[in-house]
Amino acid sequence: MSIDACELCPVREHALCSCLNDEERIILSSLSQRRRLMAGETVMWAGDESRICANLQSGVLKVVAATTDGREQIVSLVYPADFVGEPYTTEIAFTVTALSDAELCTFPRLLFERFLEEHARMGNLLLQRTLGALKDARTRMLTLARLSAGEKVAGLLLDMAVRAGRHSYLPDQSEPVTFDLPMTRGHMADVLGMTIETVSRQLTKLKSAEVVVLSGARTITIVDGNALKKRAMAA
Amino acid sequence: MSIDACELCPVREHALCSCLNDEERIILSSLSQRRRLMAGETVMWAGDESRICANLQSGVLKVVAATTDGREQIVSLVYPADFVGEPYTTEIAFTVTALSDAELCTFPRLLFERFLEEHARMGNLLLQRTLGALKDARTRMLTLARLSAGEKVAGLLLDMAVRAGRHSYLPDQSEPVTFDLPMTRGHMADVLGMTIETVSRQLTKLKSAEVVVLSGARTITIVDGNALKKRAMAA
DNA sequence: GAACCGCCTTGATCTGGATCAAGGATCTGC
DNA sequence: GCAGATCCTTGATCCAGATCAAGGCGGTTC
Repeated sequence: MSIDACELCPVREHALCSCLNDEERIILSSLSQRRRLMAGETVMWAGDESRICANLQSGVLKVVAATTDGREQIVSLVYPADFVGEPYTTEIAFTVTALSDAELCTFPRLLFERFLEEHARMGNLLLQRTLGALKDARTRMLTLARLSAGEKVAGLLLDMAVRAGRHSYLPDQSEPVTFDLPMTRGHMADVLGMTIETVSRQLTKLKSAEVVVLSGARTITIVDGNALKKRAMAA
Repeated sequence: MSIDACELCPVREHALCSCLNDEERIILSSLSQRRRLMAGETVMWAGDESRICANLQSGVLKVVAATTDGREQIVSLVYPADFVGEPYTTEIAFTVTALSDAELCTFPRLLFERFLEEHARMGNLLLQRTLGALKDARTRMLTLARLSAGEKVAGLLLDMAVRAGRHSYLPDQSEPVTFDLPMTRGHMADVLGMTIETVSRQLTKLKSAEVVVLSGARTITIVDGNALKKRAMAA
């Protein structure tokens, strides 16, 4: 363990700790433990005791809500620099699993909470991020409950285009954009609250309508962004 | 305006400001403005500038997400002592409307944010409440996306029983419990992401199965709490 | 007490998406 | 480059819940 373990951190400019000065950051770093995950590995299980919080350094995680009889819903996707975990909670409510290989910078929950309380700027930043996550969750409630399958898929493709293009996919883009879908049909279905078959059929429909081109199952080109937006249409 | 306007506040022991000492509370109070709402009146409109935050003193509010073409989803219900508003946001994302007559203690957003930053204990409390709201929203995402109509209605009845009974409706209650439904069939449908007709039919089904007794449209007795729980079943 | 209005129930019908079923494409390891 | 495992597509059928339609309560107003 080097004196300053954050030196090489790929997300040091964007994670929660980016608001700290060197001195504070070194204190926080002394509480941290790096953890490497394989794709498919689970970070925390619903029902377990809430023991850690973490910043994601690389990879993508899913946060899953499930019924006792096994129906599942992905309630959030976690990207690098995002915060994961359930502070101020004793029992984990949602299972968190790696979709790809991933790296985490973890903290024991109680120490993390104490640190938050003693470093108000970071507490405030986490508040802002949590408010953002809440807005996202509520927006997705509308999607899940009221949009049609076609609207859901079109909206997800637009979201993924924005993320894939590092925010270069502007709202009124009219140039074709090509990127790789970052998830399987199954994950899309889990995010959108539908089945694999319906996702697939909607993609086929977009292809037939020449709104997108699919080159193999995972590479997509959005040919007519405006048409896609028209099909997404949620506020 | 009295020297200490909080004296008579019905939620002073439970709202965010309950963590403040007298001195701090008086400062916050000096920023506040009381607002009285009629049932049906809207507090803030999606799309407007985010100008105020507030604590609810009495009544019940709904927070609504809507598509551009008018489909709506209630994403949250706000009860006395709860916080309302969208701090750290310039544009309101969700319309907030009173379901009953209501009273608010409002603050200009920017002053409220500054106060939060200068009073870390309250900032931390708002963080905890926001984390709770996030958990609630994510749980409801599972409900909206994966539960059947029967499961949704049973679950909502249980939630309402807990709230109506001031937390006296224990998880393993086996005594009948009677209370008034705090909302119309239409609001239940908006909360659960379904139609009025389906809510009504599910209630009729519960009545036929002698799980509940309906005395008039608004008074309900849960006769067989365990059967109701079996029908709700989400984790 | 008649007319009205908002809320609720019930019935008949329709339909979007789930479910069931059968391959076809891609990728992996050897 | 072949065997096996995933992942994806497409077709056929089914069904839960939406939609369309028609009254039935209670309350309130005058």
